[in-house]
Amino acid sequence: MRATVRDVATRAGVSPKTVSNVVNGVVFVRPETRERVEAAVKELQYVPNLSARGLRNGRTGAIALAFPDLGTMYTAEMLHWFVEVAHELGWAVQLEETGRRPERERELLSRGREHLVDGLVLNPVTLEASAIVGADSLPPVVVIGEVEQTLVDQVSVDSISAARDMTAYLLSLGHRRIAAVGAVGPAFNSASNRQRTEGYRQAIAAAGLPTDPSLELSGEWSPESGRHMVLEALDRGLDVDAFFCFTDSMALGALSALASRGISVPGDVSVAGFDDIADSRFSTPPLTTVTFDKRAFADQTLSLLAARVSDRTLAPRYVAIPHDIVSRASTRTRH
Amino acid sequence: MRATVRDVATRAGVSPKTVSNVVNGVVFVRPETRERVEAAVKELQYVPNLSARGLRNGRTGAIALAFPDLGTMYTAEMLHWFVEVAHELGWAVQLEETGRRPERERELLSRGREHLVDGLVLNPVTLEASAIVGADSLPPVVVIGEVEQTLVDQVSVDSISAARDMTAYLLSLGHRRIAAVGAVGPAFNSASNRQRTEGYRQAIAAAGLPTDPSLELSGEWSPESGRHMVLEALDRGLDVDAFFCFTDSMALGALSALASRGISVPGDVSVAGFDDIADSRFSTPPLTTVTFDKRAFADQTLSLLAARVSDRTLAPRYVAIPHDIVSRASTRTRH
DNA sequence: ACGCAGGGTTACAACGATGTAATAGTCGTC
DNA sequence: GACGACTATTACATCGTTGTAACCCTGCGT
Repeated sequence: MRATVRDVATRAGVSPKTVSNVVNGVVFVRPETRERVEAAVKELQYVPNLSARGLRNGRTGAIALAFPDLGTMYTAEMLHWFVEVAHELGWAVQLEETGRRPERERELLSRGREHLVDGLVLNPVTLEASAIVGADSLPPVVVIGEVEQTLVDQVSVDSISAARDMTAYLLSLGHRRIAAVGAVGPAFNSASNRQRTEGYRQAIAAAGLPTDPSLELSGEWSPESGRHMVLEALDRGLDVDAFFCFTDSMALGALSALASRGISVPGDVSVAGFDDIADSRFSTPPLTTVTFDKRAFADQTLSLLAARVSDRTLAPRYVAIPHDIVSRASTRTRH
Repeated sequence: MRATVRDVATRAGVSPKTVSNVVNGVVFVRPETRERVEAAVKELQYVPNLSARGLRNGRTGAIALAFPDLGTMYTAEMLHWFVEVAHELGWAVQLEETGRRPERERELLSRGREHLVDGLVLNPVTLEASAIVGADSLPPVVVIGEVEQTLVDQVSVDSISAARDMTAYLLSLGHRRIAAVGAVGPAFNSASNRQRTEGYRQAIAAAGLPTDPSLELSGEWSPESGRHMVLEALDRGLDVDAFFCFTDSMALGALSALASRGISVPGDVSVAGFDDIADSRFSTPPLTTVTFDKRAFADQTLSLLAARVSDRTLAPRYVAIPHDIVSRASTRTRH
C-alpha cells in the first residue's frame, strides 16, 4: 500500500497538515520538525497523490499538446522542445492527436478540462475562428501555427513573410519559373497554405513576374503527396526551374521524385523547403529551407499559456517567431 | 464554474449517485430517468472530473510513455500508434523524455505513480536489470526495445535475428565486406547495439567469413553520427561494399556522407537500415531496411500493460514482434 | 508577574465522484 | 389484497490533500 500524509504524520508525530507544509515548503516549519518529517517521508517513500492534490486545488500540473499528426518529423521536433520546456516549468505533458479532424479539435476545446489538464496547446489544421467562438467557456489555450483568429493566444512563424522571403531568395538566385508545392487549391485548403501561397504570390508580383496558376501545385502536405505533385508536374511538361515546397517533408518527396526521373538537384532545378526539420540536413542534396528557433517557439508558447492559466481574463496575444533562410546545396544560382 | 454531479442531479431531480450510474453505464437505470439525466448532462455541459474519479477509485485513466529522444522519426512513428491504440483503450497518454539519462529512467520507475498514471511504457537505452531490481515496488510497466531483463513485461523486435537476417540478405546479394554502422563499441554500448552486432556477427560467421573488427563502426545512433562514421571509414580507406546501418536514421546520414563523396548507392556500395521509418521511402535512393508492424507493436505493448494493470501478480511476459526485410533501391546484387 | 503578539501547529472541512448498504418502489403471485 | 422478490434509487462515507481558522506556546514588554 502506498503511504499517505497520514502515515507520514503518524510516523513523525505531527499532524497531516504539517507534513503537507513541509512537502510544499510554502509555510515556515521549525527545522527539527521539518527534519523529522523529511526522515519519515524518506522511510515510507511517500509520494504525494496528484489526483488528490488536483482535486483539492483545481490544478493538475499537466497540460495537453494536440497535433494533427504525431508521425511526422516536424511534430517530433516540436514535441521534443515542448516536453523539455514544459518539464522545466513543472508541467507534465499529455498528448493528443487530432488527425486533421475538425470535430476532434473542437472536442478538445470544449471538453479540454476532462483529462486532468490545466491548459492546452493546440496545433490546428482545420480549426476556424467559428469553432473557437462556439465554445462559450474555453480552457486556457494557445494555438500554434497559422490560424486566422484573434480570440485566443497564438504563436506562429509569420508564414506570409517567410514564404515571401524564400520566394524572393529563389528569385535572387535567378530563378524565374518557381513552382509552389503544396499551394492552396481544391486538394488542400487551410490557413497555412493560404498564407504561404499568399507570400509566394507577393514575391512573384513584387518581382514584376506574372502569376502563373500552373505553377501552383495543390496537394496534401506529406512526402507522398510532394512526390506525386512533382511527378505530375513533370509528366505534363511543366516549365519550371525551382520547386518551393511549403514543408520540408514535401521537399523530401520532391527530391525523391526528381531523383527517380534523373533530374539533378541543384544542377537542373533548385528545391527549397520550409521548417528546417533535422532530416533536411541529411537529404541528398541537403535542403535550403526556412528555419526558426523551435526551442524559442516552445518557450514563447508555454509562457503565454502559463500567463493565461494564472489569469484567464488577459487579452489574447499573438507572438511571431522570427524566421530565417538557411541555404544549403539544394539551391544554386541560375543564369 | 464547472458543473458537477450535484448540479446535474439537482437539474434532473435525482441523486448524485444516479447521475454517476448513468454516466458510467454499469448499473441499469430506468430509461426515463436516464433520459432526464442525459438531458441535464448536455444542458450543463457536464464533464466528469478525472482527478476526483482518480482519487476515488485509484485509476487515473492515463498511462505514461517514456522515450529516450522525442525528436526522432522512429519515436514519432511509435508515438503515433501508441497514442492511437491507447485512446482506443480509453487511456490518455502522458509523455516523458528520458534523454538517455539512466537516472531519469530509474526515477520514472520508482516515482512512476506520482504523475497520475496507471502504467508506464518505457523505452530504455541504458536501463539494466539492476535498475529494475532496485525498485522494490514497481508501477505496472512494459519495457519496449532491447533490454536484457526478465523481471517485467517486454515487447521488442528480435534484434539478433533481424540483424542476422539483414546481414544474410546482403551476403546473398554477393556482398563480402559489410560494415556494421552503429555497432557495439566504446562510443556506444547498449543492449540494442549489442544484439544487432551479435546478429550481424552470427550471419558473417555462418557464411564462413572472418570477423573483421575494422568493419564494425561504433558510434551514437543518430544521422550526424552515421554520416561521421561513414566519412571516417572512407577516409581511412576501408575496403567495404555495403553499409548495414543499425537504424534508418544512421542510414540517412550514411547516404548523405556517400553522396557528398560522390560514391554511388547502390552503384558502388549498398546501404541498408533498420526500423523502416517513413523517410526511408523518400531518401535517395529509397532504403532497404528491416520492417515491422508498428501498429502491432503498440497493440501488443498496451495489451500487456492492460493485463498487468488489472493483475499485478502475473508472471512477466515477453513478446517478439515479427520483422521482415523490405528491399528497396539502396541495395543491389554484387558480382 | 501578567498580558499580548506572533509564529508554529492543529482540527476540521471541502474538493467531486462512487462503492456500500439501506431505502423506496414495482410487479407478480397466491 | 397482502406478501415476498426484486429493482431502481438514495444517504452516507470515503479516497488524499490542503485552505481556513482556531489553537497553543514561547518570549517580550511594562
